[in-house]
Amino acid sequence: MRGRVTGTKSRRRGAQLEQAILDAAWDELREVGYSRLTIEAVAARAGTSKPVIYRRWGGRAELVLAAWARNLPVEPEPPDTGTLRGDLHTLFSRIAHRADTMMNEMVAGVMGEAFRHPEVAALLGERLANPSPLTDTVRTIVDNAVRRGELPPVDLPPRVLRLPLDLIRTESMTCGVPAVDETVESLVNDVYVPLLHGLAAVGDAVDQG
Amino acid sequence: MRGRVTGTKSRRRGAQLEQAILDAAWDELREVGYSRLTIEAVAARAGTSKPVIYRRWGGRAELVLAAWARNLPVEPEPPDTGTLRGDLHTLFSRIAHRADTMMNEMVAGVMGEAFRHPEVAALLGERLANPSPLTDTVRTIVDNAVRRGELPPVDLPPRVLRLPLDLIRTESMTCGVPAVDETVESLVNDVYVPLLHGLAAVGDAVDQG
DNA sequence: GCGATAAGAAACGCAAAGTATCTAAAGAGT
DNA sequence: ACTCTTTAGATACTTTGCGTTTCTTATCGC
Repeated sequence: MRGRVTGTKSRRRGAQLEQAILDAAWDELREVGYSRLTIEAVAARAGTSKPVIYRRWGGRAELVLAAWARNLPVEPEPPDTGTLRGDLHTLFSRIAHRADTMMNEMVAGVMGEAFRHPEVAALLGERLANPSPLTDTVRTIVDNAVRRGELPPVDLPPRVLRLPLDLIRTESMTCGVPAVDETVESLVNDVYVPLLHGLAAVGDAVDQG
Repeated sequence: MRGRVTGTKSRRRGAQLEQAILDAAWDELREVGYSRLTIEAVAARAGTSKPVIYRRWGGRAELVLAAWARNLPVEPEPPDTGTLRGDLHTLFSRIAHRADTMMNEMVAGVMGEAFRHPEVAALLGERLANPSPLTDTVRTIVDNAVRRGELPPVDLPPRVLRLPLDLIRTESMTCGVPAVDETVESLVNDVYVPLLHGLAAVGDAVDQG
């Protein structure tokens, strides 16, 4: 309970109010999605009013990015199935599950606004491109495979570390539905595993040359 | 000249009118981008009125997809630089050049609407996922590399054929700017070439096993 | 308790969506 | 050439949401 007593008008301020608004935005996002999310609805849901929101954020995109930042998923332990393929399958499935419809609609929507608002583009790029717990997981999975001897030692460029998320996002954004298991299978077998072997082979050649 | 005499009210119909509207939509798209494109502006630009547009298309996304379909770029001859890397670099640069800001903003915008309108999702998926002149070019480049002995014979899954476009689009949509040469370099060297070698190696193993 | 700050309510002007109504022009059929 | 059907184009309307302004008053720091 945040309010005091029914009938009493209590007024939240500062961090408490901000959190209430971001919670409301996040709930709204989950319920109606980005494209139907309105500032007015968020304000109503948070029990506040539009100016309060506009005093803090520049618009929908920034508000949603802020709400997203407070609701980042907790990265689970890296999978350890005993095979590279198995670990990657688990990883890709996790990403696909996490990057569900709402998430992708949000990313698409924010992207759309990012083209007109450089500051939004900056925030979004930061969120998507930076090293994250996810890229650490990718690294761990590959390291484990190397340790087991499934792969030669291989150096992973940042872009390759980001690729799992990018691949899943692309799939699910162009299809409009979360990636199905068959898709995950294909991304692992047709793209990511061959890529890792290819990178390892190149590393080999350099080592030997 | 489409009109008759100045002052005379001529009325276009059918295909002629439709083309005028799609041209107007395309011009508008290039000038103000997807997010600022309004049906009213397109109608005004085409010298017609909103109801005429709504009679034909369901909304912005569908109108824009139709305009896009009439303005598909002509796929140039596959590059032939003599090396796989060179050809891929040329190809990726071409894609990056073509997939400029306007194009990506459009894709992002249409994607955003696709989540709510299944028919838009279908049209968009069709446009992005189908075999295209571009995938033919990828195949040709790889075939040439195989013929030169740069690569073992390799079978390319559809997803791999689409990957160049997906990679460029991802880059330029998350950064909000067209991919720079350095990015192209990295996509070719860090991702696509290793992937091709990895796929070829797998094919080898299967052939030999 | 006093004054500064900022929350919340209400209303505004604006833009654009999408719809409805009406007219008259184009084209088809006789 | 005349009629009839279709539909382009004009206009205006309702709705929705944006982003802003104004005003009151609750809350906090002192």
